[in-house]
Amino acid sequence: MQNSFTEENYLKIIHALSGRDGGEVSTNALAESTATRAASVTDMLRKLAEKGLINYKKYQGVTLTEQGEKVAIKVIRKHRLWEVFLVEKLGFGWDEVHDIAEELEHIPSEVLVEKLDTFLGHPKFDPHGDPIPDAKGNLTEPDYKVLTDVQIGEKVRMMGVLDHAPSFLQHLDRSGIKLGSIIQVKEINEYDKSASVQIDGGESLFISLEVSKNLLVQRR
Amino acid sequence: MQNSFTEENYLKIIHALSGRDGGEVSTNALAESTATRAASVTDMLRKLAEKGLINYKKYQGVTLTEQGEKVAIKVIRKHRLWEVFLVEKLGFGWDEVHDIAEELEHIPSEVLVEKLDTFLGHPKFDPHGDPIPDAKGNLTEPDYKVLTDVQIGEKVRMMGVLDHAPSFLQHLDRSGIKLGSIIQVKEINEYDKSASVQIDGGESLFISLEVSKNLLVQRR
DNA sequence: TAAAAAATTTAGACTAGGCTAAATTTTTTT
DNA sequence: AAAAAAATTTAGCCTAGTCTAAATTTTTTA
Ligand SMILES: [Mn+2]
Ligand SMILES: [Mn+2]
Ligand SMILES: [Mn+2]
Ligand SMILES: [Mn+2]
Repeated sequence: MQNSFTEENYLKIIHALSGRDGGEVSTNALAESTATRAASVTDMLRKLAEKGLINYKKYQGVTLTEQGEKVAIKVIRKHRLWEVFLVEKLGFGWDEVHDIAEELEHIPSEVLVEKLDTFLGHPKFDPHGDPIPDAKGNLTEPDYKVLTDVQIGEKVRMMGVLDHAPSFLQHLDRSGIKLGSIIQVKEINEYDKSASVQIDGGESLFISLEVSKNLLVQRR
Repeated sequence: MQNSFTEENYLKIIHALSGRDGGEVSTNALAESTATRAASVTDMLRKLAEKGLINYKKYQGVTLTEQGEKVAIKVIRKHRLWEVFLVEKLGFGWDEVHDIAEELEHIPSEVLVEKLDTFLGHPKFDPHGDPIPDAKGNLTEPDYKVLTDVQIGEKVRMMGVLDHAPSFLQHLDRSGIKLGSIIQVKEINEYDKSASVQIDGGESLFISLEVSKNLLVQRR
C-alpha cells in the first residue's frame, strides 16, 4: 500500500538522523525533528515497524529496513529534484525552496519524477550542494570537510551547507559565498575561532565559527 | 486559517457542479463527485458553512459564498497551470495529467503559482481547452458550442472537451482530433446520430453521438 | 392531499495522527 | 548497588474525515 505524507516524513527524518553509519535513532530525537511529542512518535514507530519499514524494539531506538531506506531515498530524490526545479526554472532563491519542496516531495508518480529529472538534465546536486539519488536509489554522500578543518592559507571550494535555514543561506548571500566559491582562509582568531577569509580572490571578510562549522568545502 | 486538501476539493467540485449560473448543489451530487457517502458530505458542509465558504441551509443544497468562490478559483488556477506544465514542459500526454494535477493543485504558496505562471508564459487555456483564471481570480468561460449543435457542412474549430476521462482523450488521439483541429461535419446518420466528419481537411471518419456530445467547438 | 419514495440529516462508530499524564524501563549518579 | 534522573511507552482522550443504520424532511405519485 501507499505511504502517507506523515510516514514519508518520518522515514526521511530517520534516514537523516541515522547518518552515514545507519545507527539507531532515538524516540526523543524523532520527536524533536518532527515537532511532535515522544508519545506520538512511539505510536508511529509501531506502525512503521508493522509495515516493515523500520527495525524497532521497544526502548532500543530504530533503524530503517532495506525497504524503508528505499522509500526514504525516493522521497529525498523528489525533494532535491523539485528544489532544483524551483531554483533553476522558476527563479526562487536557495533560501526559499525548502518548505515548498517539503510538500512537493510527497506527490506520488514515478513517471513524474523521471520526467522531471530528464527535464532538469539529470542534475547530480541540489541547490544546497546535497547529492541527488539516482533513479535506482543510489545515494553517495561526497566526503566534504567542514571549513573549521581547513588550515590557514589553504584554498578550498565551497560545496554545500550543513545548516539549511533560510537565515543562514541569506547570510551567505550577503557575504558573497555561494556554491563553487573559492575560499582561502587567511587568519583564525584564537579567542573566538572566527576567521578571516578571502572569497573568489576578492576582499577579505570575517566569518564566525558558527558560519565556518556549517560550510562544506573540498580541497582543490 | 488554511483549508485542507479535502476542503479544497469540495469547494472545487461545488464550483463545477453549480455551473455558470451558480445554482444550488445537492448533497447527493456531491457524494457522487467526491466518492463519499451523503452522510459524510453533510458533515463537511456543516464545516464549510461554519468557515463561511458556502451558503448552506439543511435540506436546501449549497452554493459558494464569495470567499468560497475565491478559494475554488485559486485551486482551479493551480490545477490548470500545473497541467500546462506537465504537458508543455515535461511531455506528458493530455490524458495523463489530471490525477497528478489533482495533487499538485493543493500545494500552497501564492508565489509558487505566480512564478509557475510566468515560467509558462501566462497561458490562457489548459491542455484540455479549459480557461485558466488570472491571478486576480477572474475566470471567464468562453461560450463554445457542442459538436452536436453544428449543422451539416459547417466547419468549426475544436476548442475543448466536456469529458476529461483518459479513455475519451485517448480515443480522440487515435482519431486525430486535437485542440485547434478544423472539423467539418459531412453527414449525420438519422438512426444513431453518429456523424461523418473531416478533420483538418484529411480523410473522413465516423464519430459516435457520445463523442460529438463531448466536443466543444467554435464557429470560425 | 395522503401515502410512498427519495433525499438528507443524525447517531454512533472507526482510523490516522496527535496530545497529556501516568507508568515503566534504561541510564547515570551517588 | 541503590537511588535518582532521563528516556520511553502506555492509557485515555481529541479532531478530521469517513462509514452504516436509523430518523427525519422533502418531493413525487397515486
Ligand atoms: Mn515533507
Ligand atoms: Mn536541499
Ligand atoms: Mn485535488
Ligand atoms: Mn484540464
